Amino acid sequence: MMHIEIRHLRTIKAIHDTGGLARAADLLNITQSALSHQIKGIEDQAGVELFVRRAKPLRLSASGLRLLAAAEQILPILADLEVEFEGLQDGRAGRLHIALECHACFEWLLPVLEQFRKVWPDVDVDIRSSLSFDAMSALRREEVDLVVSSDPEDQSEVDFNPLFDYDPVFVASSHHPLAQKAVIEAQDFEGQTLITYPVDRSRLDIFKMLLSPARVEPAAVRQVELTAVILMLVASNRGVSVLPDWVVRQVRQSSDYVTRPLGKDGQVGVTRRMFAATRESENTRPYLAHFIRLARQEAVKLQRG
Amino acid sequence: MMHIEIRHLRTIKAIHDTGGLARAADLLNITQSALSHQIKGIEDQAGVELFVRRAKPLRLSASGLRLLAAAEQILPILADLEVEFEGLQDGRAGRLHIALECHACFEWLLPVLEQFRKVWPDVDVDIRSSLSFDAMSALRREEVDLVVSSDPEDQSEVDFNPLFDYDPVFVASSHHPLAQKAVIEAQDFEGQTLITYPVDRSRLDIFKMLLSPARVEPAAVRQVELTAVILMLVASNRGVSVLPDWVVRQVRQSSDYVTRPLGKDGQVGVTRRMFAATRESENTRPYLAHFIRLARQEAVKLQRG
DNA sequence: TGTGCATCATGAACGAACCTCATGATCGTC
DNA sequence: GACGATCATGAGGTTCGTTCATGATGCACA
Repeated sequence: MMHIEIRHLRTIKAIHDTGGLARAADLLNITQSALSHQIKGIEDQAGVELFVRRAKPLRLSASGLRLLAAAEQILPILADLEVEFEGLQDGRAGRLHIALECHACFEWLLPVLEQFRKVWPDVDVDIRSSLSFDAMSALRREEVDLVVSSDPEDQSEVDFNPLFDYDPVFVASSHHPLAQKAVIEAQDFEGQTLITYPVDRSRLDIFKMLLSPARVEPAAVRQVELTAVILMLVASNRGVSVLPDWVVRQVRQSSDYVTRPLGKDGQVGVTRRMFAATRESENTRPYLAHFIRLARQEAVKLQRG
Repeated sequence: MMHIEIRHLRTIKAIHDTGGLARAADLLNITQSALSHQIKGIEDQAGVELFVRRAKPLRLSASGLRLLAAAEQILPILADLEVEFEGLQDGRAGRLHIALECHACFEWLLPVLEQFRKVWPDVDVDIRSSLSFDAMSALRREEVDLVVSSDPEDQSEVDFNPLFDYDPVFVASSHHPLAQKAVIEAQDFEGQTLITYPVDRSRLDIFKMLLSPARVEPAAVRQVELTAVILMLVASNRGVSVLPDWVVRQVRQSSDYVTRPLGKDGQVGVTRRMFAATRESENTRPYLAHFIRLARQEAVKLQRG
């Protein structure tokens, strides 16, 4: 088993490039003696003569040239790696894998990422909808780097950066009886078919804020992935839904459905706040801060419709 | 400047493969402690977190995976190199660069090499005609590995392995006056146009054996590269030549030219011996011995015509 | 053909780097 | 919440690489 090291590859290359031991030693900032010992060491390890010692400006033998070829393959790989790691060190590069607890957030996230990747080309971006895994613990395990969520859990090691406020609003066909009401409350959902995203009830605003506290159970709950499909079903009066206001605002011009504020305990409106959760240890990363800034800007646009 | 070493690459790969520090340590035959120190060292060097320490079966971080990718590129290169060097060690592989001092030797060398490369596929074969360089010193400088020559120089560090004997023979057009003589001697060349290979006189049999000792100078010396062209010129009576017997024997059936033995000091025939010169230090290499054996066999066929 | 210069080799000694041992800290799990 | 498994830490010893000083060997040029 031979024991070639990077140092040896650099040595081979240096000797070949400079055409001499002394000059190579100078290039590598070690003594000529060190190199002489070193190449003897390699030859012992490899069991092969790498140099032609007969001729005085030390020359590579056939085997030496073969080793040089390997060096010319390997050294650039390491050089590239070094450049990449430098990028990571100074915060120019990194990973931004996002988990969405908020299913509707695709709507505003994609334009944000589109802007983001222009400014941070060296950051590896990805989005995962956290339908099937626990986003917050994935964040702590460093499986993802940012979680979009409206449930700050007050965990150590995790920062919750507020992004924007929003109101979940009731959506129904304009022909639906509840369209007559100015404010929708928990009891109104009794007997209704509720259309939701396919996530656990504990992560749905409507259940968390209204139905569960009031112990109201809709007649049926139908789970649908895509926002566009939910709105389509609502418009054709196959059920009612509750969506973040900004989602509905984008398509409100349609007269097929109406939106109504939710009400609770005599109050009108159920304001929620969206957060970007990140690891405390990484809150200095410039691209994370920039992402959050971009997200807030995009949210402002959304609020305007 | 970071200081990654092969050892680190193996470590990264082992940790990833085994999925744990202790198991990796076992694989690499070092202690778990050593690995722990080592990975901390790499991280310091690279200035990058390579592992997720939060989760207990130690996992690679994004940067760690990047480093792993480099390792997966580099380690196979070294493994291949190792295999090749093993081949060199046990004599299965090597280099056989041949220098020809004997210009006509292409004729029998090519079939020899054709046989040779089937048996020794891992030996790198090349031929150089030594028109423009000193083959023997190239041999000593390890620029070539075998010299075909008929001038044993009794040098230390060089072995001269006899291949076969041959007679330089006189060749002339059948219409040439000298075709009438049974034996050709030095004086017969006076007034003739002599056609030779384009090498120095000191390496031409005819000058070395006959003309120079007898201080005879032909009327003209014309240098021609290709044996076929020499024979063509001789056949059309543009000059005479002296070639090894085997060269002429292959095409002797033509009646356009005749061959005559050379004579000197009353003796008929000027026998010469062809050698394969190799470095003494390499005379144990099996493929060299085999090459010489093949060359002798081929020579026997040539003598038979 | 010898002399001088350039180049490489060698051996001892110092120093840094690495590994091991023993033990402590932390995580995941039952 | 306790236990087992996994990783971290610190001190100490060994190995390995480098330097320094000097010797050997080509190569060029006269």
